[in-house]
Amino acid sequence: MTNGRPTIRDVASASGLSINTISRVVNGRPNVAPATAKKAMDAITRLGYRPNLVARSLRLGRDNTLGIAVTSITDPFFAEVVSAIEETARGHGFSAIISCTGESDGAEETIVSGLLNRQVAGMIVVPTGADQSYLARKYAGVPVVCVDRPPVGIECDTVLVDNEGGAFLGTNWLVLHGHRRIAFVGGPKDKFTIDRRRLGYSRALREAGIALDPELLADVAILPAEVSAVIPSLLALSEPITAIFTSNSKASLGAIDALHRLGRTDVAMVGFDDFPTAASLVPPITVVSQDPFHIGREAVELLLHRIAGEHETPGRMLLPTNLVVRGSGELRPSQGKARVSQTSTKHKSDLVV
Amino acid sequence: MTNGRPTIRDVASASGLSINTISRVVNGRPNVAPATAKKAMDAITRLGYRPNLVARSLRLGRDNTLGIAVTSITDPFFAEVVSAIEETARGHGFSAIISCTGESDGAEETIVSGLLNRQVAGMIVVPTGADQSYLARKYAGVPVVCVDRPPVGIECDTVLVDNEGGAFLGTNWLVLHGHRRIAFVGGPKDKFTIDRRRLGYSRALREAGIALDPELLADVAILPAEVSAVIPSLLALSEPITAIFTSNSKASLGAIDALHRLGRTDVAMVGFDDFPTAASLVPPITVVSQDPFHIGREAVELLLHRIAGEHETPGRMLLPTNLVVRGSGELRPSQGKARVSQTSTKHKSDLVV
DNA sequence: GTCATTTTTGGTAACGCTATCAGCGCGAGG
DNA sequence: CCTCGCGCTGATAGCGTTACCAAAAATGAC
Repeated sequence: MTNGRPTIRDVASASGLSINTISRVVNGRPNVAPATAKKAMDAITRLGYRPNLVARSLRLGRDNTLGIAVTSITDPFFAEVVSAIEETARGHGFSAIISCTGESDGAEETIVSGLLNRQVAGMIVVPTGADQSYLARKYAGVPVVCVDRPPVGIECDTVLVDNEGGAFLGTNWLVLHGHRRIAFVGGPKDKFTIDRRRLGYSRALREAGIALDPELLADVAILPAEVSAVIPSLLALSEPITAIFTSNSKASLGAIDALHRLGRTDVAMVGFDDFPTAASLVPPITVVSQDPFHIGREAVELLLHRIAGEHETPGRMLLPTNLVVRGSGELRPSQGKARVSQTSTKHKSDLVV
Repeated sequence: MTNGRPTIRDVASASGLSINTISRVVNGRPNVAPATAKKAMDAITRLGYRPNLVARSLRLGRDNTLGIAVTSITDPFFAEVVSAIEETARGHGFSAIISCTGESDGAEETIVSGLLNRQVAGMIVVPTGADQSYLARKYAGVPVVCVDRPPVGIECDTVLVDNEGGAFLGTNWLVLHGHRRIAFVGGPKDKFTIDRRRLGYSRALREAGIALDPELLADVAILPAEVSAVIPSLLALSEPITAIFTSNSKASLGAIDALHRLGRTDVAMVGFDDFPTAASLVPPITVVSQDPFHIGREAVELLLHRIAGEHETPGRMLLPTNLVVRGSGELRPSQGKARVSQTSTKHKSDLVV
């Protein structure tokens, strides 16, 4: 017995049945006489027996546990994704072991390997390293689903968001409101998603016949504070910006902070990714929102299909984005530093386009 | 072999050594001749052997995994706590299995039991149910540490925040700035922490010689939207409030939203719990901040000590809070609805008291 | 060179569970 | 009456690992 807990053997001798019969009852197998089943159940409840899942996993050679390797659980976006994964997995009788890889290259392989040593049934990975081919090399057979970014060096099911389309949507929204000097702000931290978003931004400008001005691409920053530092110079250009498109929520926070310090409520802004206080800011922030819950759920469904042994060719799922109209994206370009009094306009409930 | 992965036996026969020697090398045990160790290592790397942690757990009767049962990982506070737990645990060679219990009573026991069936070495629990005595009844021997709220019905190490002291600090800060009509806003969702915070609020008023007015206790709300709905009536009292103390971050968001809709930037406010955009709001929000990372780290340290078999009497750890001065808490009471132009004051970096 | 002691190595038995197969009882068909 | 088949139950062999003990080899003291 481990921890003084009763084992299946204890239940067997307590009930006068064999361990085999107990196992059958516990697992709800057929071909057990009702009277026997009752005797077994009685002993089980009397002793408080609970099957040792580790032993079961060893015997079966698989564990109904999913390994989750995510960059950071502190990021509200990933927190939501992980929450959806955990909930969906639990609904299917699976547990989730979660590890955070951070954004640095090195940690990913170590952490994912550690999870695979636990005999997880499958993995959901947010790729951070430059190369995921180690998965195929070392752990062929364990299904993997990638999320948020596509893997490099292997083929596997991948759940992505339509970054390009979302960024187009947001940037185009600013264009439609008369802006022609629109900055693209946000760090290259996560190469893939930011690249796609930059592409959407560029396409929106191109389709509007606006020349791409490299001066307006402020993709140097990682932390909100760094983003903050970039905004003043964009506003001080000879032809200053009148609108900002931020490529992720950290960049949004940085930009908002900078505008706030400068006392500028007249600069239009659309951000990629929603965040909690977006509606309460002055002006309320219009965003392109992803649906992290949806992402997590889809990732688990795909993974469970693989675990069940379905052998389609790996596919990519592209989830749509929504424009959440709140105010900051609908400001018209203004000359000079006129301060728009947004403070007293009651904001209506969010309008989703 | 599981998944076609090599086992310790494969390594043994490949190297011409016994499985026993391989095990010793893998676990870094002494009394292995250098030449033998090298032979073993060679075979290990050549075959890509990695020990099956499930088998190891079964053999050892324990698993270096910690079970984490938390209400919601989406809450930024708990996200930070969980992140700290995971990181600290990993630093000690432990993994974390995370499950979310939600705030409903029923789920906790089911979920915690599920984790304990996995033979976790210990549990970190945010108690949500009315009673945790099932832990002692069914799982004596598995160490448990409670976090954020104390358990009911059992004795175990518990990591709490000084809710009473923090609320006193925040409320007193408002008192010091001349307020006498201070609302206490925030739901009774989490009974324990809110109760303690209400106590701190009451003490601050009492020590200032201000009578407690039940009309100013708006502890009916759970969601930000519900909080929002309460604020207008507090401002419409015959003797209206001039300041708000919010008892958690959800309440803060609700209050901020309400004030924003009303266009009131003259109402002082201090919130319990920090949140990302607090510094960018108008006015920036002064908060009493907890240190969730610290909480998570302490919880793991305590748990690992228990797992290591130290048998002190269970204790309670009370972590301090900080007042983060940003602007909203330093507004003086104003008569009527004068609108204070905070918009253009550059905010200095946060001042922590 | 011999004996006692230490270091190094190997065989085997579990850990708790499930799968496989064999055995038992009982009614039906030859 | 014997046999076959079927429903039910039990004994046993592992899953991959480590702990325990014994055997073998090396070392040291005399």
